[in-house]
Amino acid sequence: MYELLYQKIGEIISITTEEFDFCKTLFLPKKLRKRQYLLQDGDICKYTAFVEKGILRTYSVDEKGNEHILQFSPEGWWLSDLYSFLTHEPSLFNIEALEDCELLLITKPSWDLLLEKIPVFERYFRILIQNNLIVTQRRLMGTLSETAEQKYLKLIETYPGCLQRVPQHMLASYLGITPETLSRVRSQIAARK
Amino acid sequence: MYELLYQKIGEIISITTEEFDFCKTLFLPKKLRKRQYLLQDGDICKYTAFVEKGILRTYSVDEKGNEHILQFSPEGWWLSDLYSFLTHEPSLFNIEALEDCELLLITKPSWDLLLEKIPVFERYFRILIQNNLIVTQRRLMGTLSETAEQKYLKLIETYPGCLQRVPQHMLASYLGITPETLSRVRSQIAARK
DNA sequence: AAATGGGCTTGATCTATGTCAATGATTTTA
DNA sequence: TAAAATCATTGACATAGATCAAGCCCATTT
Repeated sequence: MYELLYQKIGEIISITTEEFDFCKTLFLPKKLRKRQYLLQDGDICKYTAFVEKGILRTYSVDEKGNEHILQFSPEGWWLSDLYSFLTHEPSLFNIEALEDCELLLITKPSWDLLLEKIPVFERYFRILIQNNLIVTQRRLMGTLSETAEQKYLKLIETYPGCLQRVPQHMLASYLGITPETLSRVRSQIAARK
Repeated sequence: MYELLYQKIGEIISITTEEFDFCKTLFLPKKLRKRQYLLQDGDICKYTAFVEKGILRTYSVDEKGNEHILQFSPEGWWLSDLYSFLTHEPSLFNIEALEDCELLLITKPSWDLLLEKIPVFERYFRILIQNNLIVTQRRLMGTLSETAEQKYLKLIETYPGCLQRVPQHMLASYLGITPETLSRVRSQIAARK
């Protein structure tokens, strides 16, 4: 159950098997069925999750009822509403399983304990968050300058895996365009080949 | 010269004066005149900077020649192209002083040394980057769902200080709209009051 | 004081994308 | 297997914001 977690941690830092044994005690395994929520808008994000299996989406809903996807989180990724998790303020996001999922959950107190007992995890999370920031900044700059078609082409280049697992209208709401526009963009690309 | 840095670090972690004395030796003071570049697109970002005085902007230029501003960095903030700094790949960004600035620069080797000698800095930078990620994620979600007017209103609410120091067309390119649109948005808001 | 130039505003268009609506196709549920 | 959702596509039309262009204001330089 913890193999993937162990592997992912080992890609970035070195810890002993004793340390990892302690680490394991801090996590709560959890299964989610497809369409089940890990977090709902208005609730406080009590857990940060490591995805062992499946894929989830984090999204918000605007006043007009449109959904906007912040990220997809397939197996091997960490997942949380960082702001709500850290501050205990109600979250603006929903986190929903797009497939049956297996997660490892950690609460804020356990997370704090982990950082305290095994300080090298400060480094681990610093690097994870750093990488996330770099990707998010790039995406932001892309939304400021690119056309719908450029965004889509960049997406399929960057995350070819997502395309098979995620319905098209969710890709659209990740890109910040409507499903209709995405459909038209795709048919234009196809027509040119 | 190092007062602000000391104060800012102390807001997040505790370090001894000896530790801070060591820390100081790793920084290189640097003054920039208004319009001078700290980093140009295509160069490798050799420094992370702490801003003691002044304000800078980080921006990129797209194929059509339009500028898109990633962030403004006033005094008390850290500043870098994280990706280029970490990987030594050429940067896609320009960093330009918008006023005469006083900076403290640290190279990658010195930064690594700092983290190694005073590991609590892992925590410090983790928290900084974490806060940056939270803000960037919110801004991204905003760009996906908000109108030009909503974005502008949120900006003046969130960063009232920037408005006085930064020319309006740069606020527009931060928001991802044209200067003309921002001008019209402002006149509409004014007309309603 | 004149000249230069950057920055802001305003007007007239243009365009990419959104909105609304209908039609099949495909998957899920009963 | 039928019924019901869900999803992708396509067409007609609407609109927010971009683009192009002109003029004005204010600061800096000559």
